[in-house]
Amino acid sequence: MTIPRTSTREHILKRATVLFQGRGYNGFSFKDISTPMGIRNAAIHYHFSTKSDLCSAVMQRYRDLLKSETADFMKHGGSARYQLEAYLAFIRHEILDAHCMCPLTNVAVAMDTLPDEIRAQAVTLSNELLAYLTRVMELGREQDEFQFNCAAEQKALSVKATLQGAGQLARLMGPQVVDQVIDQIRCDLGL
Amino acid sequence: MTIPRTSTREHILKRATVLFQGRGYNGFSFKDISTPMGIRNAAIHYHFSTKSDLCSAVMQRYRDLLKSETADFMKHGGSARYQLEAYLAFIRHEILDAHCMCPLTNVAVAMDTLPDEIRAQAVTLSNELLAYLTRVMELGREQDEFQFNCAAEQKALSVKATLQGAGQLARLMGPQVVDQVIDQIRCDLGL
DNA sequence: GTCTATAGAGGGATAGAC
DNA sequence: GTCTATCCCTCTATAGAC
Repeated sequence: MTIPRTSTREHILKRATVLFQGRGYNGFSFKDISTPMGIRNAAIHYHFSTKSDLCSAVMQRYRDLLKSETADFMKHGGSARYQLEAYLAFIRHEILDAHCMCPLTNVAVAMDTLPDEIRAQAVTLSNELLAYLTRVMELGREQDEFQFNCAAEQKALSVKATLQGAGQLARLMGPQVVDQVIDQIRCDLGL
Repeated sequence: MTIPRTSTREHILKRATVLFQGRGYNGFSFKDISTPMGIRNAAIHYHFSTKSDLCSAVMQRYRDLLKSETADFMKHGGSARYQLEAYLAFIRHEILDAHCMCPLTNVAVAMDTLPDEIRAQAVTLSNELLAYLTRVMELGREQDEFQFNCAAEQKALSVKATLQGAGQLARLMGPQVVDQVIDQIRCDLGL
């Protein structure tokens, strides 16, 4: 009946994820994690020595999640349309159900106030994200599923930027924003 | 030889604008304003009773700026293309020269941690911004300058979201992102 | 592995002198 | 209109008991 000792660590990480992606690095404190969990701040420091360490682990976790999700997407036949829709569904879920922003948003906003470690994670994540979307765009054009007349990198960048913005505007203008923006992305790809 | 007494207030407001739009509400303190100005925190409190008041004034200022800028844009002949380009140039300048985000980004990210006053200003600003862009899109379609087959509101929303995202990705991936994304916006309007 | 206790810094805000 | 001085709070982080 013993609870596995990774449980607390995982629980901390999950709450930190929601808080970091929901409010940004400077928008939450250890208390926001410890109090709801019924533990003390010192317990968090046992698992993660600093706030920077904790948030770095959150970023790493997001990168791992993205890696496994996109690998999953690619298993399903290789249709670019499928891979695009799967990614859009992932983002849509993050915004509407988890009320989370993409971590890139939170890092970019507070860039100048953050530890180097966090910034480095964000740069790596942005490269990984863009590399994935660029491949999807290339594939979509090769397969004549998507229509656009510019570099695939540029189209991928534009799609990612649009989704980042959707997460923000949804908080201010309401959840319907997300589906409208996603619909427009499809539209601009000739879908 | 007396310096007008609005000078300090204006100076505070200008620095607060850069800090708020550059780091977010939770990413700067009164010290970041007072120390470079060579004054004390108490002097700031004389002009703005709380941090919420100060940032609310920053939002109001941005709304006023936007109002006068867009009114200016409309004086120049009424071409939708001109009005779009003028707005894009304004945003481009904010991101690349002033290193500032649109205040909507900063509010959206820390939404749950902000005073009601700031949130209300952000909602109003988002409505004003979208109303302007929607008018430009409608005009552009009427004049056969822009091509898109969805509601003008949706296209405006998508353009705004894309620009919000561009500001973030530029910080992580470099300034060239802004021009690539802006180019893609034109492209997706058939320009 | 979690606790209590506390250090030590920094935050916003106020009172009262000048 | 700006200052000094101070209050009170919150924050991250550490030491040492259990």
